[in-house]
Amino acid sequence: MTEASVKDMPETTAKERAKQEGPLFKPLYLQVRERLTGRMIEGLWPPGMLLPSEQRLAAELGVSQGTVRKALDAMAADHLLVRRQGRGTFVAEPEEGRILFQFFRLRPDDGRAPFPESTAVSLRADRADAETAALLTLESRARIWRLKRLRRLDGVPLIVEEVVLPFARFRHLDREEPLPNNLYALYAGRFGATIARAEERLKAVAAGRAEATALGCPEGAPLLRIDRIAYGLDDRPVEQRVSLCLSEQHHYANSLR
Amino acid sequence: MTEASVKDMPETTAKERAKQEGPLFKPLYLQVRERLTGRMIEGLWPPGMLLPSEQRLAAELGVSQGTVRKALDAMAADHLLVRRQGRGTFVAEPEEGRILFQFFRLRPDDGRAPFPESTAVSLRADRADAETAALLTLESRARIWRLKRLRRLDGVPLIVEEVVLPFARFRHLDREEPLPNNLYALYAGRFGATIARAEERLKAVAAGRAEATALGCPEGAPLLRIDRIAYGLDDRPVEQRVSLCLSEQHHYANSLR
DNA sequence: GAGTGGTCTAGACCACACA
DNA sequence: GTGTGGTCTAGACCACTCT
Repeated sequence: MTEASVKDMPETTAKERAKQEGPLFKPLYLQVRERLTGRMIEGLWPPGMLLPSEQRLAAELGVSQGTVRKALDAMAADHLLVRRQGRGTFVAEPEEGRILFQFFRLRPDDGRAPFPESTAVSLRADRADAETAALLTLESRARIWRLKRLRRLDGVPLIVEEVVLPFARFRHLDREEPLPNNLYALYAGRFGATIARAEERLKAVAAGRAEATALGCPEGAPLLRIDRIAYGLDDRPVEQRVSLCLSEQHHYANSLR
Repeated sequence: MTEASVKDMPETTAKERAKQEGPLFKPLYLQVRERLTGRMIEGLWPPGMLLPSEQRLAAELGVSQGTVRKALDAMAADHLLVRRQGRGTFVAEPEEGRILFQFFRLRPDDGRAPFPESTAVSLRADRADAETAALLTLESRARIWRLKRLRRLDGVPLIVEEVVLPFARFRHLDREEPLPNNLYALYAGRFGATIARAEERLKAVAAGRAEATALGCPEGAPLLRIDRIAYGLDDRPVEQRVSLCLSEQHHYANSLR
């Protein structure tokens, strides 16, 4: 390094810059994380893409490799990235096996994890009632899609579910028929809407006539009801769904840590 | 450092020692984690204790502060430790609020998180049947405790549950009556058995006569059934329990990441 | 002021994948 | 062999807590 370049060096360190951002201190590695997440949201880094190496990112962003590493590790822990020693860091893909493990918790009691097959029953445009609008943070009476599906495990009908999506973000959803098994792959691949996390509420309810018919169980039989809100990379709600599941020979698996 | 001391320095670095442990390479920070966890298991570091500082631990264990930090951070992420800037690192306590958030997922639909009050219905010694023995990795016909409880939320009976514990590890459990609300605090404080994690299976079932009576619901009403196995610091099963929950105005909350 | 964990940096070497 | 992420080290300064 020449003397001239030393003279020209910025007088602020990365750390100082972090502080200068304002009275609300935010660690550099979180700022890095937000910038990287932003590229994914903008679609510059689509699922499956190989990221630049840690060294390159560090040089590009003007921070040390260790800081980039901390941001990447955190994103990998949240399943937004996949790191592979010797190969590189990739944007996570909504691959069937992973999505299944992450977002589909219904298992046969024997412990296997078979892939569910889904059949779309109906897809229609509608308007959000007050409750749905609140759950998806839409305006009341906003346009939505309502998708009804029947899902089978090992060929046996086990789940009836209704999926609600904001029309604005999934404008030409009806052109995608037949809808694939893995909706989250569709959201990410065709609509740029990656699902990052979800919140679920579980209840036990009695089967109504429609569910009983679809699932081949007696009316009044106990069903597991799962209400889900799924959130995007920007942490805003993307999808709302209600699933009614037969749980006679199946269960919802959960780990508490 | 003098020349003499340089001469006397061990010729192996911490990294090399990690490798020498055998053909199965295990990162140093995981070895550190295991040693620290071991102290908790042995009871040398009981819940609430202040750990030595990172610098002291690093010196004591012969590794760098960064390696100790990585082990401590991982243990804090698993809720085994609590780190407080400016104060130190503490062994996590089975404090009511935390345990509730971590292991008790039933909430009123309005979103509050009231403390459950529990009433012991019966506690008796028994012998494990084949299934229970398998779940708790005990020998068949091993001695066990069976504890039945009724749990209320906001004063309303909501859960009937049966807790099964190995007799060997909880020998004088009957001397602890009346049993406290927070069983996991009892396990940790009186029996040196800290619960580190749990696996749950959820189903919807129909209320039998006994449950209907206890919960004040119609026979056949849908109930949420939760089967849980709780594991200790050594990752071996400690407790098995089955909970039957009214979920008319309550739900089981879960986050998927 | 002293001591703690939290953040950031810089650099070394190892394990792994691929050409 | 080259390049990647994974691990380990050493040291600096900051934010926080308590005395």
